[in-house]
Amino acid sequence: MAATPLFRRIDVAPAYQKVADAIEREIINGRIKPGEPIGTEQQLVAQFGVNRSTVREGIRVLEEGGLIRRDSSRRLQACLPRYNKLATRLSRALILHEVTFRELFETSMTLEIASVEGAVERATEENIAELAGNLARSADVVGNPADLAELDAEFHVLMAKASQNRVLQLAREPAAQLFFPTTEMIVGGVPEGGARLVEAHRHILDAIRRRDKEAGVLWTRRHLQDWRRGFEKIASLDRSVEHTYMEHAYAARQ
Amino acid sequence: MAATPLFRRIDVAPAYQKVADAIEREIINGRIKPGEPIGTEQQLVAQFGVNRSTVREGIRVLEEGGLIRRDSSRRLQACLPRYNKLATRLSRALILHEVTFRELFETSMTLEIASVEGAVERATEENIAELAGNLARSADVVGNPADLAELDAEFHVLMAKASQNRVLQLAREPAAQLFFPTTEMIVGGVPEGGARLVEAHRHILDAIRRRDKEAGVLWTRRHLQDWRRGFEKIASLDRSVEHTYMEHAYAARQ
DNA sequence: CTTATCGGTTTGTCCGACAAAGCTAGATTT
DNA sequence: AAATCTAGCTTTGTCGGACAAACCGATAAG
Repeated sequence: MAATPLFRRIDVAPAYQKVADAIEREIINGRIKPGEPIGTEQQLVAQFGVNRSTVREGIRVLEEGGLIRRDSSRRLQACLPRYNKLATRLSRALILHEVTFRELFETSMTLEIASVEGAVERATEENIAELAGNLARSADVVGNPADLAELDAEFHVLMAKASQNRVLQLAREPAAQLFFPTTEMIVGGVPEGGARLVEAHRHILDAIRRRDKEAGVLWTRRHLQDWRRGFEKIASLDRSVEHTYMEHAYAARQ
Repeated sequence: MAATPLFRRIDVAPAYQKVADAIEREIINGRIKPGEPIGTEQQLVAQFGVNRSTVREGIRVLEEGGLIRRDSSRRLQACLPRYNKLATRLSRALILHEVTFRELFETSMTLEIASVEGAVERATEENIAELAGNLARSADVVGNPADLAELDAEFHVLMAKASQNRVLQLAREPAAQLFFPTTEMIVGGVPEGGARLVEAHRHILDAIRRRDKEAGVLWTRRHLQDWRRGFEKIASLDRSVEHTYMEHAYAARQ
């Protein structure tokens, strides 16, 4: 151990970072509530006593972090970070780490089962109505892989929502964003794939309605295993989530 | 449905965003690999034909997103986004959404069990050695809540690592960052709390060694339920993860 | 009451500048 | 000759000022 230092460590964080931190603190500890304005750049310049360029760099940091956004008129305001935006970043991180579909599948299995269990326990009438609406639309486009894949992703989001557990909603999102874009290829590649998917959704919703946890888990498991079988016809589970898949997810998102 | 539009939607993204997107694309699709230099600000100014202020705003966006960082000499280089940094953002999002400890607990239970199952199946000798090292250190500080809490968090990170599933590692991180800071208060507030914690870790590690999934799950469940009982002595599970807890997590991180 | 117009703000971008810190390579010392 | 020092060049962080375009609010015109 070294001797007790005479001086405290000097803070050498660049000014733009300090600006970002200062604003962030006010939002995190609730002094600025979501929706409230932060002030104009000019005001921030005056308050912090730094140049506008510096303020703007700080603002970019917070904007990217999802803590502030610009409303219709581009004025700054605090906001609730949206899961989706952050989850997108995480998904990209997963891509760069070259995770495999096996990892993705295993984790999604865990999270979707937790999701359906929560939904069976706590889904409200409104949740069930949303799921039913999704199911009806799915039945209409059973022959169209692209539309069906989109509705499938939505079905699982709604299921997570029905679980009333926001932490779970958040935790499943990054994996889901990588997982579900492949649904289109799989449904398109397997005859009867679309019908099986809708059938599974129907049973899951039915289980949620009847508060039958066992059935919900069973059909969710079958549903995901269908995905897996379909996927293995196209590629190896141990292949990394390639950039090609990412581009697919990308195109769908924009 | 509207008629087919005559014109494509005109692109109005600000220049700094385009700069960020352009660099991001190069990294995501692998043309720039992690560790490779991006170039100096001056070079980017020349390549994109925009002002340096604009380039710098774009850089801040990417930096915050974790796609690029500055090395020792502050030169820009691509990098693998760190889970931790992104997870921190997500944790903050959870705070702002005022999630409850019940949600946190339920999801953590799911993820930690998945984690131990993976570890039992696939832990390497090295993983086990790391866990054993952690356990030994924990036994030494069993009377010190702060140190023990930190080692507990590490134990669970190592367990997730031992599962060899990076998606799972990532998915559990945001919840864990909110969950484990409370360990200190709980261990400190419950007599024998520290001993029970180390005991549970010992059994979990033992189960991983023996590849005994049932025992691993059992002890993980007990371990978390201990946390829950301890927590309920201090506060209600249905209370939101208050800013006070966040500040706690914050202080520990910095 | 709706529409058009006109300043005043605010943002996005640009230009130029400078101190501090890092790097490079030639000069100096041992 | 090898190690060290030094001076100069580069790069980053910050600053000040500037301007066009978009936006807001209010007033004037139909």
